[in-house]
Amino acid sequence: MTRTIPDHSLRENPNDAVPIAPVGHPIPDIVIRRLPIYVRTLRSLSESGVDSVSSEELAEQIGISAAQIRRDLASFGRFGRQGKGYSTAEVADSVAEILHLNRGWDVALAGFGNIGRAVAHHRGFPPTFRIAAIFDRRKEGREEPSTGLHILPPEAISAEVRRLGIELGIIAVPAGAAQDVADRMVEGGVRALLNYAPVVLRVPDNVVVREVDPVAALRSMTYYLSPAAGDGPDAPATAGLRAG
Amino acid sequence: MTRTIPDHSLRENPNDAVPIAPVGHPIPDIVIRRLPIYVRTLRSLSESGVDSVSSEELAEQIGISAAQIRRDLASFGRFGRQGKGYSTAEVADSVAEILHLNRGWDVALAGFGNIGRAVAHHRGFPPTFRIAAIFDRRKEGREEPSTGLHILPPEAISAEVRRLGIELGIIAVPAGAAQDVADRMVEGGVRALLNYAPVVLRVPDNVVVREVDPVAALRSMTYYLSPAAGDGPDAPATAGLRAG
DNA sequence: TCCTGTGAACTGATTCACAGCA
DNA sequence: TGCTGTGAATCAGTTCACAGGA
Repeated sequence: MTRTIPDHSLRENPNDAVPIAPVGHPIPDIVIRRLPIYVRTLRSLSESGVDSVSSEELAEQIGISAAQIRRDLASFGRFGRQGKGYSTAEVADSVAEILHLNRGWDVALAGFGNIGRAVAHHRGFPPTFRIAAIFDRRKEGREEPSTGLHILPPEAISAEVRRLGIELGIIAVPAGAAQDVADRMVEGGVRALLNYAPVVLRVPDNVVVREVDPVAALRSMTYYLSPAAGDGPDAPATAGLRAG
Repeated sequence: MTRTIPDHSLRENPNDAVPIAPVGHPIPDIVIRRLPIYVRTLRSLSESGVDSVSSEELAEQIGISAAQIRRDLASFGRFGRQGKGYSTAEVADSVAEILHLNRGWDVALAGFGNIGRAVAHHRGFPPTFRIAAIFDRRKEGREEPSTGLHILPPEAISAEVRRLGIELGIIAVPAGAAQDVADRMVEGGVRALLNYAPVVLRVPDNVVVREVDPVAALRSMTYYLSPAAGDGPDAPATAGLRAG
């Protein structure tokens, strides 16, 4: 019944992660993942008083090629003005709308340890995202000070999430509890999960998952660093270096 | 002098992120990013008493195709035994060694707000990663309780990082301060950055950056959800839906 | 017989290069 | 003239399919 949809950006063709079969040809997930960067950058430019940018200037700023930016944006319509560029404010708004960011989103948070608390107090979530329910086995019954939310036990996830009509969940529980919590959220109607736990979640095809895994990120970067402490810079192992 | 190396998994060909030109043909960064998942999964299997797995079983568990796993591992040598599979413990160790995880890594942390504190107290970092220096403009002079580290001002980053020989940095400062902090770390010799700030950092070619951006992840997932609050499930916009 | 390692085929994303609009 | 939008070419990563070792 459940099939793995790993994301953690490991697949080259993350179209698997596209949960709903859309009409027409679907936009690849990799493009969708770039859209928030466009919104953020265009808004920032707009707020700095820059009204218009060329794909070239934007590329310079974001570190993506100009052609790719043009293609990404063009896949949703004609946003640019030839000879002129893109209107920062207008395109930011349009892309935000494509991402359904022109409405508020209630979010369910499971896990209120170090990570969960940092998430709950994160300044970057509002106004679009609002923690509307918190679950934690060990802190059950307590109250989250700033919001006054009562912390509920994991058993309550499914019903509470359904009651509130929540579609977005954040998993910040230990690895061993993550799959259970994910199942409960999905059962309650959640269709998108942000996963901080270091496990690959198995969810139905119509649920999207994104992994946030700083430890894995660190562990992959050390590949490019010195093999031994005190060593100077050194090239990493390649195909020429046989490990067997 | 500095060129943008965005990562945040936005590029299809993140070879740009490979900082050091290796001999032989280089392993694509996307493969490197999968290696920690192999290590984690194989270790977990090994600890559960499973001594051997086929690529098929591993694939089932990780949600990646068996062929891809075989190819990834084979690019570093012959790890498998034909007719038998892979030895969980042995391959976990070998891959960990390829990633240079068979040594400890000192890490510099910039920013001691919500995120920085959560990072400092994160259980998943040790024993491989150890926060060895903390910087924060506003908490300068204070002491981090659990480690006893004195919090230093950003101006001290470059010298302190160099003094300690630190190659890994974590940026958990507000967006506006991130680039300055990144520059100071790089100046001090840091060659890999984990960036929690919502900005694309500009770093020299020989520095790797990985982005951790939960807000961007949420903002991209809402694409697949209901356009308006209270709406039922709905297909996302496609090429057929012209936004212009 | 089982399962790895790997050429070859394929799929999908990025870049090139330019027609065409303002 | 400047810059978008987009076919065509290119490049990279994934999957197929199978030879061959244990």
